Amino acid sequence: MRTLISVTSTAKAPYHHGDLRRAILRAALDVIAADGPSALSLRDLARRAGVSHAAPAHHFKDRTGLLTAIAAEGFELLAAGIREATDLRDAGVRYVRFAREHPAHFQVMFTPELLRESDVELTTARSLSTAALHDAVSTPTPGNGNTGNAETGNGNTEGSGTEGTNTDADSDTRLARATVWSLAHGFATLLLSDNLDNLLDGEDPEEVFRALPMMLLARTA
Amino acid sequence: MRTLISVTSTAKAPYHHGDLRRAILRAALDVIAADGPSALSLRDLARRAGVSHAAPAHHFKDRTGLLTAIAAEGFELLAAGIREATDLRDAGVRYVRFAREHPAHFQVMFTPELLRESDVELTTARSLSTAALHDAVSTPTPGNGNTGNAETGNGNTEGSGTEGTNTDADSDTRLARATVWSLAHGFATLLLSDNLDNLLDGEDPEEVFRALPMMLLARTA
DNA sequence: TGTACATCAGTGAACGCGCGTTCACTGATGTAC
DNA sequence: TGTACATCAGTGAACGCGCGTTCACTGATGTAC
Repeated sequence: MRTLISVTSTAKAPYHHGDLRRAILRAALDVIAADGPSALSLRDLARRAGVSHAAPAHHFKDRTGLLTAIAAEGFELLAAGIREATDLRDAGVRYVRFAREHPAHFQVMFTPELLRESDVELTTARSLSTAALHDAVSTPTPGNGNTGNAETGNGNTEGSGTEGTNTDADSDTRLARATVWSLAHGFATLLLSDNLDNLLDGEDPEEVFRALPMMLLARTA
Repeated sequence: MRTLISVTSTAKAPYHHGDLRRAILRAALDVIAADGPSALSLRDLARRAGVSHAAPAHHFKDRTGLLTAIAAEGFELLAAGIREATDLRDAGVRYVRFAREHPAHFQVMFTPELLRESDVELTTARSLSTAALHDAVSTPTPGNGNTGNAETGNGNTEGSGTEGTNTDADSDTRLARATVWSLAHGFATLLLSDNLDNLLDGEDPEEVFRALPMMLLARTA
């Protein structure tokens, strides 16, 4: 609980910012959304937050640390979104929605060379997303006689060192996952880079995505 | 016809490089494929080509010029690949193949903030690709009673200033285009960023892509 | 209620670096006659 | 076959810039007693 009452009449900036970490993150997201991650510099962010240039390093060790934090946050947001999906198609819709609402996060999340892959927060957040996609694939599609092979609750099967023969994920399930992920990811990426403008013709992207022939997915029982 | 015979026994570098433009391009593609476009610097490329640091500017005005040239070359290669497709699914396969064979091109082509969008070579090459995709969608799928609404030979309909009501591209065709493009683009992107490793399970990516349930596309008559 | 002290957040000067860009230049090549 | 000249390709020195990182520091806050 900080009091924000300034003592002097000329409202001088207080020594402590109050919420510098979030302010820097916000500024970073602005910059990235506008000009891409390569336009990002810690000094610039410090300037935008009205703070000395060395301050950001206090919260995020370095540039890579900042970008890694953004990616981790992004995967958490994405996982939360997918978790709320009612079925696989809806998961795709939410994937696209996430990309539109958090374009900077989205961009950073899938640009590995910007990230500290060893970061624990990043890897756990990412496997959260992976698990959410897993579960979405296993969720029965309404109006479709899907039995659903419930592998829920076993979120982190992938990436573990156990040499995998993939006994728990048969070919169909893998194909379904790859299909919906590719479709949603491609749509989102092309959308953000303005490449779908001509195909959308002014319509709501989310609606168009929903209309993409995804009925084939019901096929993957 | 340059003679490459060096006069002295110590093979000293000739004053003229011979094919500096291509040497720089090649070096640039190496760097981008390894560390992304943000790792690119003209001085570094000059070093790699064994040439003074100011030489690259002679061939590509500046960094943006170089990246724009790469993107343009990429769109030409992509268009050529898609042109050879036998049907729509094959167009998708070739799209993915292109991304695998030319990862650096692919990456640069779809990162607008790196490019000089006003560049004529870029825009014409891009519309070449767009036209190729157009035609692929219109091509009848073998074993499918598709009549095909031949709009071939009219490559550059999109992007022209005429306010479009899209009379020549009905809803189904647009959806088909968006679907195959999104699917191929997403698959390629995720593939290049190593995100499909767990789903591929060592299989040939192109074969897996071919196996993705694309039969729905036959639906778009 | 007051004092002492530890901890935290932000400062500002300094460093060294690699970069893009400019510019007058020079070496090499090709062409006209 | 030879000469003159234009053009092209690459050089190397110089410039100014913004960056990341380090470091001793100081202002503010919170806690123990």
